[in-house]
Amino acid sequence: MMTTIKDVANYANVSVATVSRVLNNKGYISKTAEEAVLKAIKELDYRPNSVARSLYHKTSNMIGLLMPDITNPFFPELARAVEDVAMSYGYTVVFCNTDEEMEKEKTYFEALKQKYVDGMILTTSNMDSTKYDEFDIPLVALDRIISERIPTVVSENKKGAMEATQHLIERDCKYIAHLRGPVGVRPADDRYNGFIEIAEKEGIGYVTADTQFSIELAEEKTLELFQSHPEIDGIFASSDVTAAGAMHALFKLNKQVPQDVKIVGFDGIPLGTMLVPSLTTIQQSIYKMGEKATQLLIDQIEQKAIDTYYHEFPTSLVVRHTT
Amino acid sequence: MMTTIKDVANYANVSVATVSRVLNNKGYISKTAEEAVLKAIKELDYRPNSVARSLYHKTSNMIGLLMPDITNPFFPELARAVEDVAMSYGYTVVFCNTDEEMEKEKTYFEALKQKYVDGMILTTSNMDSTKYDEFDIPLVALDRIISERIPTVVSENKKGAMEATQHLIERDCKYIAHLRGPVGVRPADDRYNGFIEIAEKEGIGYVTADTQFSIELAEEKTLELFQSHPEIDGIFASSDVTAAGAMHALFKLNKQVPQDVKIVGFDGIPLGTMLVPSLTTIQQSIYKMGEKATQLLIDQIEQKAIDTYYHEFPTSLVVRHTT
DNA sequence: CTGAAAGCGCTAACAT
DNA sequence: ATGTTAGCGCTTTCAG
Repeated sequence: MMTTIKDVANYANVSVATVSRVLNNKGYISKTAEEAVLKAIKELDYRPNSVARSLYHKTSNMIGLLMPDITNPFFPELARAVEDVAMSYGYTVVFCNTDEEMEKEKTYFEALKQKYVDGMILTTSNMDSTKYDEFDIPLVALDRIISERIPTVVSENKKGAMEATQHLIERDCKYIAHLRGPVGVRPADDRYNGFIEIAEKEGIGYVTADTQFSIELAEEKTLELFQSHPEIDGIFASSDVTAAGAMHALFKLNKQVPQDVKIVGFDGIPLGTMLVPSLTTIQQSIYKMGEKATQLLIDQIEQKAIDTYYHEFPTSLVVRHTT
Repeated sequence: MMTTIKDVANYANVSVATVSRVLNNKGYISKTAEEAVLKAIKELDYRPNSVARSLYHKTSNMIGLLMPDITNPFFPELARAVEDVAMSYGYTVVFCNTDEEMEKEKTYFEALKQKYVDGMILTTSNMDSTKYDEFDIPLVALDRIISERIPTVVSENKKGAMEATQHLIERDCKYIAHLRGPVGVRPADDRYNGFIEIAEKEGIGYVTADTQFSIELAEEKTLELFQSHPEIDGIFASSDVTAAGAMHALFKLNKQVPQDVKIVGFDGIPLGTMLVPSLTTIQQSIYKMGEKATQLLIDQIEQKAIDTYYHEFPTSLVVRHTT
């Protein structure tokens, strides 16, 4: 059976209190007592029960990671980063796919709180933003902006979008389409605004279409776009997956990339390099963002002071073969 | 502060035992008592503390998912399936990337056991297989074969590989290369054996090269292969990612796909459809396998009898544009 | 320096 | 039908 602190105490001929003390390196312990306990622990292959600890401390050494869908290729790298740093601090991560549904989000929130998770990283937010403030538990917003009271880690989305658009114009595009991401999702909105700003400033023609982060929808929308605007010669997609969808549409339409139409994506996921031609994109520091967010969360959990609440990571244009 | 069962009991003027009874629908409760308790629960917005429950029951309603690397595109869909069914049964999943390192695997195993996880799904196994039997906790092997005592869910890897090879031969390939997956990993070995069996039987020329599930390595190995065997006109890759690597190599070598060289992958991940030309592959029922594995795990946890220990899912050849 | 004992929140005998 | 109480395994006063 599982060996408990009591077993160790008996074996070492001390009280459980003493065992607890050596376990946690707290309070005075005589050299001899310590040695006896250490020996007992080893002999019995004892490992403290973390549930019991949790009950007392009201902490669990677990953090929750809420995201829309791990199946979206943007998230695995993020999740990996979170898990890596969590692990390095002795935290364990439970992961939750919300599909952007408020109900699922709520359910998870409750479930995780009951499990005393020490904090959560949110890469999705569909509840009223004030709701989050009510839950008094450390939170970090990642690739989302929820409220000023929640530490936030995002990319320079607007700047990146501006750069992408500029690049298309430099490559001589005269009529650019923007495949916009979900309306209301801040990073997608920022990219949209960046696009509009440059397009207006440079005075070129443009259209936009709403998409989700789905390849099929992107393909469909692109097809539609070309039906109404055959003059399109450049596409700025709100994500690399969307860009892949656009490329499929172009293939169907018998348009050459980059000769007839140039494309820039956004994200910098591995997919981009696998496409042929490989995708020009705005690279985000996905892994680093995940690390930073987790670090911020753990800092909160461990009551360390958080200097800055808002962290923007630079993006960079990676020119490959679609432009 | 958090409201406890005691608060509810006081508020409803009953004992904690009564509250516990209505909570768990166990034992006799009078209609009036029940109503009072229900009302108290609602008024106080009480939610039972699952850590306390865990401590008593030695269960946690959590399951662990050990996998090599969520960043490998084979795993997100699997993880999603696991999470979906876990969630539907009220379980929460903690996920762990082991990078195929035995040390990490051990660390997680210990950590999860201490948290009383109710069971684990293993899509990675690097410890001595007898080790797993020692840990007396429900286990399921997914896309891996560990021991007969552990319920197992895999694809018909050998059969799929045979079909792939046969397809290449039917498409007139005379000299086929197999990019083999990690030696010692059962599904990869099975695919290798399936390939060899058909190649021998049909008496065609072939070579093999060892790869991991990494795109870069696959590209490199393919380059090497063509240096020593320029007559290669067909490639059977052990995974779609590997196939993508091969395609990159071919692009560099100025070989046309499928005219000069035909390629078949294995897995059927979304990547395959995004490639140009899109990838012919052996499709696995990834999501279904994840579902089945989770179902098997939960059955064990809930002490339901498990009929079959070994589950093989059929694969299917999906012919796209690389052959 | 060490031990006894209370308590974290909940469940399940055992009484009543 | 309901309450009392003893744990689950651990931590932390509080005495000594």
